Amino acid sequence: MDNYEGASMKIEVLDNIFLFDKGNVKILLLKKETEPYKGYWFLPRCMLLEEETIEEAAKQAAYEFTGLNTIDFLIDSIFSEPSRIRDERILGISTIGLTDSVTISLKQEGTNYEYSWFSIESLPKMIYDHSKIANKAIENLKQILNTFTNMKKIFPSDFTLPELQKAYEEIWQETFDRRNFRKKIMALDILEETGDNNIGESGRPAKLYRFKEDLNRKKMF
Amino acid sequence: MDNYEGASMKIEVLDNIFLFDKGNVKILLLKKETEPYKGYWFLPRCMLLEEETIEEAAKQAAYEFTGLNTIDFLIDSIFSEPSRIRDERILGISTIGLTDSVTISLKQEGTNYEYSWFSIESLPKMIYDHSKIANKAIENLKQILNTFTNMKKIFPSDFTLPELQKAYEEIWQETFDRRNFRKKIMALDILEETGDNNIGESGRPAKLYRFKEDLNRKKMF
DNA sequence: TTTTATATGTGTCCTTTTTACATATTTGAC
DNA sequence: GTCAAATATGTAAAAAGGACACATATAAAA
Repeated sequence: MDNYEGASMKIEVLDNIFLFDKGNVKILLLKKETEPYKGYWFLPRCMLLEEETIEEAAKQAAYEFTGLNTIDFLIDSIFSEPSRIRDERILGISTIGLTDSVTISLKQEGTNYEYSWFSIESLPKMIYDHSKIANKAIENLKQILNTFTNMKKIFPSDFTLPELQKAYEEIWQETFDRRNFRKKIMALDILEETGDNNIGESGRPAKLYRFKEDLNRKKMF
Repeated sequence: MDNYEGASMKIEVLDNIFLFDKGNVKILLLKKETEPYKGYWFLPRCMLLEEETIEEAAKQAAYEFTGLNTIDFLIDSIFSEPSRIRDERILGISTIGLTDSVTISLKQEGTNYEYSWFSIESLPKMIYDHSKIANKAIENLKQILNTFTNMKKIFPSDFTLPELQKAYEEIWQETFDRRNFRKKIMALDILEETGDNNIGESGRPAKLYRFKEDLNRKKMF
């Protein structure tokens, strides 16, 4: 029973990398420059190697395509339909990585791939089943970002309450009353003021906040 | 970029099958009769074949070891540490199947494996990383059984409210006030009386309930 | 400089939900 | 018939959530 036989197959790890930028939650996609599917977009991906875990492979895929090696990945879903890639059986394992635009801007060198950030509300045409994979990840974001530990990865520091609210509204697909949203967040005692204000916008400047160190497993909903 | 190379490896699908019996949530385990790990227990498992999905393989594993083919499986977690099985790289994918003792008693024929139901609060010694896998599944049960659609698979019909409450308390690891638990469940309008009572116990007999057909995606918490 | 537009920050009331707790009902055992 | 044990039902206080009015701080326009 120990060396029982079975088929060997390749395993593909796919990255769904999210951040919040200019008022929208966005996902990183790469443009395919060669046939087939030339002009379509795809998720960072790599084949799982003999001596690495899924999480390590996901990080490696991000590094190869973007030069970034600071993102940690969570396993999301498995796509095991034998026909998901034509001709060859490849098991797809999708992962989710959360980051922020400041970290992204610090990176990177020597990657020749053209990538772009797309609002999760309007994805372009994508290769194979990558649309399905990305949409599944977007669907699961709601649960993942319900813990402040994860939300903190997208908002590391210096964010305003209206910004935070906008992210919740986009992912939860509903609107919240400004004043009640503020009251709820504040009652949870998870934020601290940085002392600075958000300058350069019209209207009263918003205070800047960061998440506290110990978020104590608290959840939003 | 399309036929990019990577290692091929075997994929093992492992079943965590749960039911509620005699006041406890239980998991099905099999006894290993040969060396190595003789006397240890293990989860139903099989290798993923070339032309099947994870879900199909999980069902097949359940059938091979218990004769049951009525359980549907959800994918749970992935265990990808290269050293999880000594000597050989085998990716482990764990699944969760929910059933009930009445369905179990109807089954089966011709399976020679010795299996037993263990309370999730006291698991026996298990082979390889099966304890880790089972405990992870138990941890995730909380979220899975938060939807009544899933809870209904464990309680198909003719259960009492105190029984249902006991299951919630065991999985959520907290106690609930009897009267408030009843009030909450009733307010959700998801149960209907079967008309019968639970006879043979001491004290006032409890009414028997079943879940309604349309559970409308409602959740407990 | 004054006014206007715009967006954020604060407070109040009302409704709904959750929590705490008391009492009544139905059975089996003696 | 009485008692023990368990289920069923009710009620009031507290907490959370939702609707809404007003004050404040800035940029841009007059």
